[in-house]
Amino acid sequence: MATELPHITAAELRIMKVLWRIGRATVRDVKDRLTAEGDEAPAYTTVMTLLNQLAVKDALSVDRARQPFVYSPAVQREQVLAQRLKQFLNTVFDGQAGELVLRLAEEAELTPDDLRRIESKIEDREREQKAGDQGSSGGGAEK
Amino acid sequence: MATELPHITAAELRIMKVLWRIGRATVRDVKDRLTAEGDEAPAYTTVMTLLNQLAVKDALSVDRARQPFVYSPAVQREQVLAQRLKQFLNTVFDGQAGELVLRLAEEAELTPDDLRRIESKIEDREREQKAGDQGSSGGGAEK
DNA sequence: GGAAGACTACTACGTTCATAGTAACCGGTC
DNA sequence: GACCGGTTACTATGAACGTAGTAGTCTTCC
Repeated sequence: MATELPHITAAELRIMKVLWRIGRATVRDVKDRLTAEGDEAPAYTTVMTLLNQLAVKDALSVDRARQPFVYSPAVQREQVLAQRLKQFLNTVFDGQAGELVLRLAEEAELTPDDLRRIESKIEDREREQKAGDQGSSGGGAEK
Repeated sequence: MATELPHITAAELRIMKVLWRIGRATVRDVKDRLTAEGDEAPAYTTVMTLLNQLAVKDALSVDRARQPFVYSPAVQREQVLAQRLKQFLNTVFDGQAGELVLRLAEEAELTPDDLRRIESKIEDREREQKAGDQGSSGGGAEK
């Protein structure tokens, strides 16, 4: 199913983020949006190059019928972020997700609200798992 | 204090990890360790080049008195990982730590044990914060 | 003291990335 | 129908990276 996500570089990711946010856009749209965000926007032609590269990798699809070409995302934000996260987790934290999160908690990057949501997500997961095991009555806690 | 951590590339990070683990090492030590770990170890000279680059950046210190030079970490693992994490969080998740962790929880990367530790860490933080509001007294965990 | 072997210093090469310029093209306007 | 502004296609450049070879130096052992 997953058609092997293409590798998206840092500069390209910035572009993808805009596209995910606004759905469809021309070169100019993207460029303007980046400029508006202040973050030291790249030149018009650079944006074009990046959009092209992304299209070549099939991360974007292009409607060449409309004159200013219209680009739109062909890969899901969720997937790309998940892939990125997994890779980061492995290369930097050797797959130790616990350590990563612990560090976030320490650095106070997590708001109490985040925590609450995480807890409930975890509970969901535990419940699901139990449901999956099901039939278990005797209370043996299997790991 | 923080002497502006140097930028450490992916290949360099692999080397740093070995150094953090075994403390002090010669080129050969590092090379052998990488080979032992199976992970497609780089050539001896490549390891040397990387160690040198790291030394130049002051990420490692070198004892040139001993003949096979002895390298040892000059930056702390904690700091480097924290920096990496922060950067990743900002570039990929726009600083939304909550979203990142939620995704980890979903992907089942977090063990129940991790969760327990995280929860307790969070409680610690809340307690500290409360204590900080008023006259802090006893158990301040200073870093 | 000379040869063998380990070690270091210097240099190199192919790739990927980020950034951008130039030239050619197309569709509307006078 | 020729021009103009915006648009696209193609090409280029320079930096960073990963990888490694070669030459030269230092140790050590006979």
